[in-house]
Amino acid sequence: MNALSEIKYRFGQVLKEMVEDASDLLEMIRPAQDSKFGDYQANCAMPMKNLVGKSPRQIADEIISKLQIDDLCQSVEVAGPGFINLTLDDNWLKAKLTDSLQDPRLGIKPVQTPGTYVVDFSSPNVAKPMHVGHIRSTLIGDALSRTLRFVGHEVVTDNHLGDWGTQFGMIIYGYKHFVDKEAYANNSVEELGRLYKLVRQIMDYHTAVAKLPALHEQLTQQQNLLLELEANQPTGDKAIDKKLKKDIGRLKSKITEQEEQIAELESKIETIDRNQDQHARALKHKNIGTDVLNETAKLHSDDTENLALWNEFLPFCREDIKQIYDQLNIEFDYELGESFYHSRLAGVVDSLNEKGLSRESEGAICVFMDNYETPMIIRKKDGAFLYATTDLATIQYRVEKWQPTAILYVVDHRQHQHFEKLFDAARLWGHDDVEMTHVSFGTVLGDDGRPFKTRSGDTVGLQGLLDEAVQRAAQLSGELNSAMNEETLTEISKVVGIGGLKYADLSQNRSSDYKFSYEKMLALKGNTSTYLQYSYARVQGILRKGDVDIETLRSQPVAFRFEKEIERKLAVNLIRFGETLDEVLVDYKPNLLTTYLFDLAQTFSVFFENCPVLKSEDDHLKRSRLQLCDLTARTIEVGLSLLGIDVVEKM
RNA sequence: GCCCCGAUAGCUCAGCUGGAUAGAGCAACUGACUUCUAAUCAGUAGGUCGCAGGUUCGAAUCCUGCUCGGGGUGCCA
Repeated sequence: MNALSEIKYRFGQVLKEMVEDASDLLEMIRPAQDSKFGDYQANCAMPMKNLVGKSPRQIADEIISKLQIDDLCQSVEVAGPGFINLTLDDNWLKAKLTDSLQDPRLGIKPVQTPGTYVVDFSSPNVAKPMHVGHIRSTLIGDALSRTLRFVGHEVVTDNHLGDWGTQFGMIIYGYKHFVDKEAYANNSVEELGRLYKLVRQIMDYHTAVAKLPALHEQLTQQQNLLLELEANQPTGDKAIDKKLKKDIGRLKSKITEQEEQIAELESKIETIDRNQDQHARALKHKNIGTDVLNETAKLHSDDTENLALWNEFLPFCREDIKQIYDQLNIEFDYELGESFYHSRLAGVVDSLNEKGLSRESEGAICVFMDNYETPMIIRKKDGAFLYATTDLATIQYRVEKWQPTAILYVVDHRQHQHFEKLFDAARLWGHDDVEMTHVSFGTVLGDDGRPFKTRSGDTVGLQGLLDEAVQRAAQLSGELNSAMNEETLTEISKVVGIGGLKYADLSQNRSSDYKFSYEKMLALKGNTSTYLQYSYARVQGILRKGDVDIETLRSQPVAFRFEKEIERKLAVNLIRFGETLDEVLVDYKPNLLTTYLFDLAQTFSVFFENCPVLKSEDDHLKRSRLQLCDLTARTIEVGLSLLGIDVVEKM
C-alpha cells in the first residue's frame, strides 16, 4: 500500500463516522502543493462545513483528534481555513525505502483485483506508409498497456489493422498494370510501396482534373458573394451588423481554404504533367478511380484472383509496418485486422435486426438511438458494411474470447461521436458489463494550427522522423563523447533519439491537440527523456567509480539517513512512484508519469549537486546515499520502461 | 443550424476534476566545469489564466452569455 492510499484509508476510518459517503472527501487528500505544507494535504474539512454544521477548523480538529496515524505521520496540523497538513514520519519513510530497495518491483504491490484489459491501439492502414498521425495512438497505447501490465492486470494488446480497405484495390490494380516483376521478386515490400504511391498519384491526378473546374467556379461565386456582402452598409441594427461581419469573416476563411485546396490540386496535376511518361500513363488509365473500386469490390466478394493477391501481399505489408514497430520496440499480442471480422459482419446485422435494434431506412440498415439525431449505419444501401459494423463485430469477438473488464480504444478525438454511438449500441446489444473507453487524443497539427502537412501537402513519414531523431542524437553524442567507440555511440543514439521522440509525445496531455515541430520532438535537453536517461547514467557513473557491489547494496541495506533536506525530499519523491501509477490509470494519462519522473530527476540533480556521495563524511552516510542513488536510477529505469523508453549505462 | 473540444509567460505546454503566492521546458539575460558525467546546476526577467457576469470561505478549474480557433454532424475510416 502506498502512502497516499494508506492515508486515505486512515481518514476513511474517521470520516465514515461523520458523513454518509466519504469517497469524494477522500479524493481531496493529495500530495502537498508546497513542501512547506508537509508531504500531503487533506482539503476535506472545508466542504464538510455544510454537512456537519461546524466551522472547518473545528471539523479539522475533530478529524485529527480521532485520526490514528502516528506510525505514518510525524506531524498533522491544521492550517489556514481548515487544511490538514501531513508530514510523513521519517522512520516510516525509511522503512518503506528499505522495502523498495530489496524489491525488484520497487515495493509496488500488484493490484488486489486484477482485470483483463483489451487495448486497441496503433491500427494503421497497412500498405500505406505510416506517418506522424499514427504516432500518438501507437505510443500512448503501448505506454498504457505496459503500465496496466506492470500494476498487475491481464493485458491483451490488439492492433486492429486496416487490412481490408481500398488501398488493397489500389495495389491490386497497380500490380496488375504496373508491376516490375524483377523488383517485386527482389524486394516485394518496396515494390508494393512504389505501386501504392504510383496508383495514388494517378488517382489524385484524375480527381484533381475532374474537380478543379468546379472548384474554380465555386471560388468565383464565393468571391462575388464576398463583394456583395462587403458592399452592404451598416444598418445600425447591432444584431444584423454583427451577423454580417461574422458571415464575411467566415466567407473569407472559406475562400482561403478553397484557394489552398486549389493550389494543392494544381500541384498534384503539375507533378504528373511535368513528366512525359507519367503523363502518358495517367492518360492511359483514365478510369483508374472506378477500376480501383471494382478491384476492391471484387476482393470483398471473394474473387479468387484478388483474394489470392491479397493473401500474397498481406505478409509483405505486415513486414513493412513491423520494421517500424521493431525500431520502436513495440509488440502486439494480436493483430486482428478488419479482414478478420469480414465473415462475421452479416451476422452482426442479423442479430441487431432480430433484437429489433436496427431497421431499414432510406435503403440502409440503421441503429437509431435516443440521444442521437443521426443513426448509426451498419449496412449501406448497396449492401456493403461499414466500420461501425466491423467495430461491433470486434466487440462481440473480444467479449467472447477474453471476457475483458475493459476495452480501451486509443484513437484520435475526431472519432469521439462514433465511439459514443458504438458503445451505446454495443450496450443495447447486450455487452453492458464491460467498460468501453475511448482513450482519445488530439490531432497532430502544423505550425498554422491546422492538421499537419508538409509544404508539398504530404504528411511526414514516420520512418523519416525516426531516422532524423536517431541522427540528431548521434551528432550530439559524438560531440560530447569523442572518446567513445562507434558501437556504443550507435546504441546510445538509438536509445536517446527514439526515447526523445516517444517522450515528447507522451509528456503531453493526450487530450490536447499536438503541434508538430521537429525541434520539440527531437529536443535533447530540458524536459526530455534525455534528461531522465542522463540522471540514470550519472548514477551508474557513481556506482562504477565507487566500485559498488550492487547486490550487496540491495540485500544488506543500512538504515537510511537524511543528513540534508534534499535527501528527505528525494526519499519522499521515490515513494510516490506507486501512487503516480495509480493516477496514470485513473484517466489513462501517461503524461502524469513523465511529470513525476521529470520531477524525480530534477530532485536528484539537486541532490547530486549538494550531496557528494562517494565523498560523504562517513561510510554509513555514503551507503545511505548510494541506496538513494540506486533507488532513483531504478525508479527512472522502470518508469521509463513503462513508457517504452530504454536507458543506457553511459552517455 | 446543431453537437463536441480548446483559448494559461515571447514560443510549446503542465496545472492532479474547487484549494494556500498560477508552474515547467524552450528562447533571453547573469553566474558555476582541476570536483561522483555541464545532455547539468544556481539565479534574473517574463501573466488581465480569451472577454463579461454568476455560484462561495476560496474559481485557471463549476454555471450562463459572448469572441476567436479546431473538429464532428445519414451511407469514408
